[in-house]
Amino acid sequence: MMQNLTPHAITRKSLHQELVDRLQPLIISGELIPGTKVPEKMLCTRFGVSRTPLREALKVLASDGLVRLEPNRGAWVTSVTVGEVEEVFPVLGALEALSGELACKCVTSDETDAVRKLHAQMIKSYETRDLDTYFAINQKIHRAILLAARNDTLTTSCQALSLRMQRARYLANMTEGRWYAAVQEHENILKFLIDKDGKSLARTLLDHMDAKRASVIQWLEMQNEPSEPV
Amino acid sequence: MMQNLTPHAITRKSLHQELVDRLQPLIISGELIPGTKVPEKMLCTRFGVSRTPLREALKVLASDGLVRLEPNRGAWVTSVTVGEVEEVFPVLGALEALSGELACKCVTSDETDAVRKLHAQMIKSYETRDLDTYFAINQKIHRAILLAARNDTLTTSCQALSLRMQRARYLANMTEGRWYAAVQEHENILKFLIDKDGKSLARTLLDHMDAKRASVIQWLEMQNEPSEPV
DNA sequence: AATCTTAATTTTGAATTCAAAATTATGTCA
DNA sequence: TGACATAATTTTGAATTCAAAATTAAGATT
Repeated sequence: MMQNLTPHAITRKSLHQELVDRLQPLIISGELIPGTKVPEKMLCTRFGVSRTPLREALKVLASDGLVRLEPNRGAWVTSVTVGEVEEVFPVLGALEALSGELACKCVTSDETDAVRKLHAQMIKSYETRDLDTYFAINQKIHRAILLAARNDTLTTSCQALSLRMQRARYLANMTEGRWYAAVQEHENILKFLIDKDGKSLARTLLDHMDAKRASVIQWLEMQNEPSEPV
Repeated sequence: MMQNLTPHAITRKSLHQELVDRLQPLIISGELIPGTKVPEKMLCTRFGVSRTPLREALKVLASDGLVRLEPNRGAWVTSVTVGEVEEVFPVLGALEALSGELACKCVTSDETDAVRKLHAQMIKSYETRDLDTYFAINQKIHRAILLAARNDTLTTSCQALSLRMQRARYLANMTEGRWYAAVQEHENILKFLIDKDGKSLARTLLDHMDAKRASVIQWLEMQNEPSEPV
C-alpha cells in the first residue's frame, strides 16, 4: 500500500497544546468534576509529563473559562451556572447568526449537500429517539455552517464559547416538546441555507439558540434545587 | 481622612497574569515590533522574573492571537494582516451590535449621562483635531456601552478581539471625510442609546464597525505596498 | 469533648537546571 | 572566493528543585 508522504504535515504540536487538547474533553465530559480541584499530580502521572507544561495548559484553559485559578490554592474545574448560561447564549446566538449570514454568501453546493445529509441522519436519530447520536450530528451541522462562513476568528470564538456550554450533558437534555420544536427549527435552518437566505437563516439560528438557552436554564434550575453549585 | 477598608478586595494577581497585563500594552503599542521574535531574555530581565511565568504568559497571549508560538523557534509578535481585519471586524460588529441592544434594555441614567459627557469631550477633541484624545475617548464610549450591557462574557470577547485590532496605531488613522462621518455616526449612537432604541443602536454600531473596517483596510493596503508583512 | 495553637506535611508558584533543537561560527575544499 | 560540512554557541522546551503558602495533624487548654 502506498505510504502517505505528508504524514501529518509539519504538525509538531507543543506539549502544552497537546495537553490543552487532552484536558478539554476531560472537562466537558465531566470526568473532571465541576467544582473540584484539578488533580495536578494525577494528571502529570496520567500523561507522563512534568508540572511545567501541565500548568501552562491550565493557564490557557483558565483564559477559556474551563478552569478557575485561585492564587496559591490551585486550579478548580468550573461549573456551568445559570448566570453564565444567561451570558453566553446571547453571545453565541449573535455569533451563530453571523455565521449563517456569512455562510449564505459563500457556501458551496458540496457544503449544502453535506449539511443536507447530516440533517437526514439527524432526523433518523430523532425518529429512533437516539439522543446521543442526535446531539452529535446536531453539533456537526452547526459546525458545518460555521466552517462554510470561512472566518477562522468566528470559528474560534464560537468554539470556545460552545465548549463552555458543553460541560457535562446539560444540552442533551430535552423534553419531547422541545425536541420536536428543535427539529422544526432545523428544517428551516436547512431550507434557508439551501435558499442562501442569510437574513432568515441568521434569525432562525438566533431563535434556535434562545430556545436552547431557555431549555438549558430550565434543566439547570431543576438540578440546582437540591444543592448549590461551586 | 478615612481609610478604605476594602483596599483592593483580595486581588492578589498571579505573576503570569501580571505579565499578561504588562505584555499586552507592549504589543498593542508596537514597542514589541510585529513580525519580530519576542525577546524572552530581555523581558525576563526587564520584569525581574524567570522564564517560567513569562512563558506561561506567552501561552495565554498566543491563545489571544497577540503572539504566535513556533515549536522550537520561540514566540513571535503577530502583525495585523488584511485577512485578519476582514475576519475580526465582522465578528466585532456582531458583538458590538449585541452590546447596543442589551445596553438599551438595562442602561441607567447615570450611565447614559456618562456617555453623554464622553461624547461632548470627544466632539471637542474632534473640533481641535486632537486625534489621540479623540481616539482614547472613542474607546471609552464603546467600552461604556459594552459595560452597560452587563454581560461579562460579551465584554471579555469584545475586549480580546479589540486588542488584536489595536496593535500599532492603525485605527487612529482617518481621512478628514471618514472622521466627519464617524462623528455623525456617534451622534446617532448617543441618540439611540438615550432613546433606548436597541434595534437602531445595534444597526448603527454594526455600520460604524463596517466603516471602520473599510478605513483600516484602506490604510493597511497603503502601508503594505512597500513590503509584505510577516 | 471542643476550641485554639503550634508543628508537620503537602501543595503551590516560580527559579533553576539540563537535554535537545536551532542558530551561528569556523574550517575545509573545490 | 564561495559552497558545503562540521563544531561551538545559543535558545528552547520541559524536568527538577526550592522557598513560600496553605492544609492537615497533633497537642495543649479550658
